[in-house]
Amino acid sequence: MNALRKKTTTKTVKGDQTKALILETALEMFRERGYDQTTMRAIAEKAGVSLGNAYYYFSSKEYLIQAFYQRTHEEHLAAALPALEHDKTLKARLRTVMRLKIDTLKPYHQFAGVLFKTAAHPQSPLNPFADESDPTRRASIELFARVVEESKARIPKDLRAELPYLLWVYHMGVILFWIHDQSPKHRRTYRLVDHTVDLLDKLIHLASNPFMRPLRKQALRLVDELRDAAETIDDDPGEDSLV
Amino acid sequence: MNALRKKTTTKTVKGDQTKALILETALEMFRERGYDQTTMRAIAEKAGVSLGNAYYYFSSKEYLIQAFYQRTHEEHLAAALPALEHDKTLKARLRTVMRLKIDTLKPYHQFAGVLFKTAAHPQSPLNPFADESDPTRRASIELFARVVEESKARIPKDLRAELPYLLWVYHMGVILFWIHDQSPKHRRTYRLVDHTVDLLDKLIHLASNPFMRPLRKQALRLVDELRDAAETIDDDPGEDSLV
DNA sequence: GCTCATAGTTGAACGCGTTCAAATCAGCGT
DNA sequence: ACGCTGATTTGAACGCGTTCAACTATGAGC
Repeated sequence: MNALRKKTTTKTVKGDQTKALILETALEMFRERGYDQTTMRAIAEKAGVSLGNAYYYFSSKEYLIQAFYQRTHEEHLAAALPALEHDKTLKARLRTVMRLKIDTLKPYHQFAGVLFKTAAHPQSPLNPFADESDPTRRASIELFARVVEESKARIPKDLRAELPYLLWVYHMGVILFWIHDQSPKHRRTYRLVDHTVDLLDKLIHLASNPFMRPLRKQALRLVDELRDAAETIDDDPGEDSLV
Repeated sequence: MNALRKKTTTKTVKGDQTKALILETALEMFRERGYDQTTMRAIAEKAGVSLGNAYYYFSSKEYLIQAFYQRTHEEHLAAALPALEHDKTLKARLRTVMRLKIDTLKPYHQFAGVLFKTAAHPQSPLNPFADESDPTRRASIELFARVVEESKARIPKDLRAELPYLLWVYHMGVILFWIHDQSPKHRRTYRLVDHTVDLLDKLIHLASNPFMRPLRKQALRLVDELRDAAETIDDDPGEDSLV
């Protein structure tokens, strides 16, 4: 164990240390001043490296956001998994996961405003809707799969299969709301979560009704189409990459 | 009439001409090269004015986007109003309006990618979700009110009242899809419109069923809450305006 | 210890959006 | 004509994200 520790703390290739240092510095400054107010020069200076060096590890300022995605997802996961042990109904599980997500993001509220600016940009490599293969996104959807899987609700297979993805999209929507939410302690967002989870739970049950089968099928076909179209995006040489 | 014309064409304060000239030049270049590839310097040069002068009329590059919104909305309206004369069902009316919207935007497909980057940014003055008072947005929702009003469908009052707004949000979603759509002639988007309009029509009828009243009420309350929250945004001194 | 490829690091330079103090212009009262 | 006021126009300058050619450190093979 001692040997192992030595290996990971001191022997880490120098670059990894520098990269981590830059990332920590950046996230700290993002938390304190927000994204736009934090310049690459300031990050480099505070981290004690040159400007060019920062770009050696993060090929653009946006890539620091990607690291942020990763980081917060890990924290969220670590908080959500144990908490889910107690909850058995779909509704309770979803509510727990959503509330914990907001908890996780809290320190970055000021910074988060910029997330959707870049995330919504079709040609951004960070657009989480575009790149199905993005590991952080996969992991995030995976968590919602757990929310669904281990609940006892009777949900038809077709819907059950799409539900993790749909809940992930829903969760992106909630984050969008939270970004705008200026109410004290983000109470408004927590209330929104409660209400929407309640509504979603009802809708899922409604959609699970055999009577609804045709409409459900039609809606799911549409969802498929949308996902499919999103896939195609990275083939497109967008305006940014035209050069 | 001659006197009037003289007044509007020649006597127009010089500034208005310059402003229009800059806007035309900008839109032309956006169409041809896209937004990012079009620099303010290039616009100014092509329009034969100085860089500073361009900023005198459009206080940032983003404000040129606002002008774009306005312009295309007017074109859309001019195309939609006559077309709606023929359609009487909600479904047909909605389909017509949506297809014409895509038609209108077509020349700007390459440029449009940037719309959602800026539009989705909470602190952007152009965020169409944030500013309920934005005249272009009001006008746009107004058009959907016409789509609903003159259709004969039996829709409960509560839903009917929210429907124009809801359809406007839907229409924003379709545009988002279209931005990503690289299929030839945007067939995919037109297909999406057909499918979603079909589905929406069914959903509206389902939601109009007396049996659905409680769920519908709950959903509409939620929509209200969302709109309300969006309103609050401009009070927030966002990170961009901190300075 | 030496060599050399590779990883890491530097700082100057570029292009862009934006700002601003100063110059110019236009119309109006005298 | 003349000066004055406000609208219009200019171009230089700033700060930022990004690029890049050149420099240095590292460590594996000899």
